[in-house]
Amino acid sequence: MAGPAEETRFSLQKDRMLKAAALCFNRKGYSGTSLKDVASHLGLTDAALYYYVRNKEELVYLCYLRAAELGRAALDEAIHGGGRGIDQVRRYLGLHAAFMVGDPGPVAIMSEIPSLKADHREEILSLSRAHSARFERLLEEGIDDGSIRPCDVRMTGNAIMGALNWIPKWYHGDPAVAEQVVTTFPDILARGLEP
Amino acid sequence: MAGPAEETRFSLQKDRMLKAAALCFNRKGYSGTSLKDVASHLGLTDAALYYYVRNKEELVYLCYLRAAELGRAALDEAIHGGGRGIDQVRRYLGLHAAFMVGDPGPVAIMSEIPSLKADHREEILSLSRAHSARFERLLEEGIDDGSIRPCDVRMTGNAIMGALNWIPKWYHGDPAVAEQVVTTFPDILARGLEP
DNA sequence: CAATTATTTTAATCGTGATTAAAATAATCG
DNA sequence: CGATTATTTTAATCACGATTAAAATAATTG
Repeated sequence: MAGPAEETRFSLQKDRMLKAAALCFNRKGYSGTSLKDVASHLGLTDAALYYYVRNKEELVYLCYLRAAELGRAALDEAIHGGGRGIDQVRRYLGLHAAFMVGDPGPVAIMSEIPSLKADHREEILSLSRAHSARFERLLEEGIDDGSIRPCDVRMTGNAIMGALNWIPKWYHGDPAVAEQVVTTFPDILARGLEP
Repeated sequence: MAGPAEETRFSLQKDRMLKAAALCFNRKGYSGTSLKDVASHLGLTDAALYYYVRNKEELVYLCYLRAAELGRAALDEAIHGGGRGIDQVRRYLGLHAAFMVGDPGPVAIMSEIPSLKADHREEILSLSRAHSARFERLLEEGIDDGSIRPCDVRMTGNAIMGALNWIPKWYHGDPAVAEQVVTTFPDILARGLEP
């Protein structure tokens, strides 16, 4: 689900490009990274990127789409596993933390929403809101089944998402640290939820 | 401690300028905001900013300095209040959350570290590391005095700082929400620390 | 008020980076 | 191999934003 749809050379290159772009955007922000930056990660020239993408804005847009897709998949999988609310939350936290430090690369670019075109921005914001809402619903389920202490689910969700989204700011690729993140984060974030 | 050193007209204007800049940087990132953006918040022309600051880089640098100062002051005050480790942590969380949504404006600009000049970058990173270290030490004190469950203080600190630093991404000035943040965040973040 | 200082604007310059079109190279297919 | 398609580069263009210097305006001080 995280990879390209078909294994054509084109889609593989485009996928590499998105990873490189996400990496750069995370490091220097949207306007801070030039297309030359991204291209040099691939051993290409800046103009070559236009073969894969209409313009720079589309590049961020696709990065966001990829991030949203990964987040959704993590939540899907966590929910699919069943169990009490708290169990599903824990599973989700582990999966989300895993892809933040994992192979797909640092995919969750730091909020560059204002850089998006109006329609793309609406789409991404809508996906983001939907994701938050699903997560909050999970918290509510946990509250209902008694596995989670009653709380302000909106604020709790904001706090947890913040902790996850901030990871790219201090994680710089050390695999030992990646391991640490995946093993400790779910517990650090979920323990406060229990009754 | 958060305001200008002297109440001269110059320093007051400069202070307004830093708030406006922090606001813009939070919204659109360093390279995404033009000096014209910042200036228009003050009813000025872009060139006027150069009367207060050497260049754009110095503007971010000062924003970071201000953020570091506020963070340090919050930690100072929290520690000064005494009590068990967990009590000091809770107090700090409240103070930090308060200035993130409070009068000083959204001061903690989102990591634009790479935009800084080498020497400024080193200084800010050093301040940031020192702050994290002090917070981790607080956690350790709590572990020692039994008020905090033993945990990976590095990862726990990262998670908590992430939740706090992410606030400007979803908080947009609604005073009711500000109230909510200040009252709920300390508990949301601290509850998971207790034994 | 006159003189001096503080602040802001106007009007350049200057480089950078996105974008495009045309040309060159690589890959594939008969 | 020759032809066609896919990919990348080279070489422009073009706008925008940082920066500066000189001129204008506002504030203050004697």
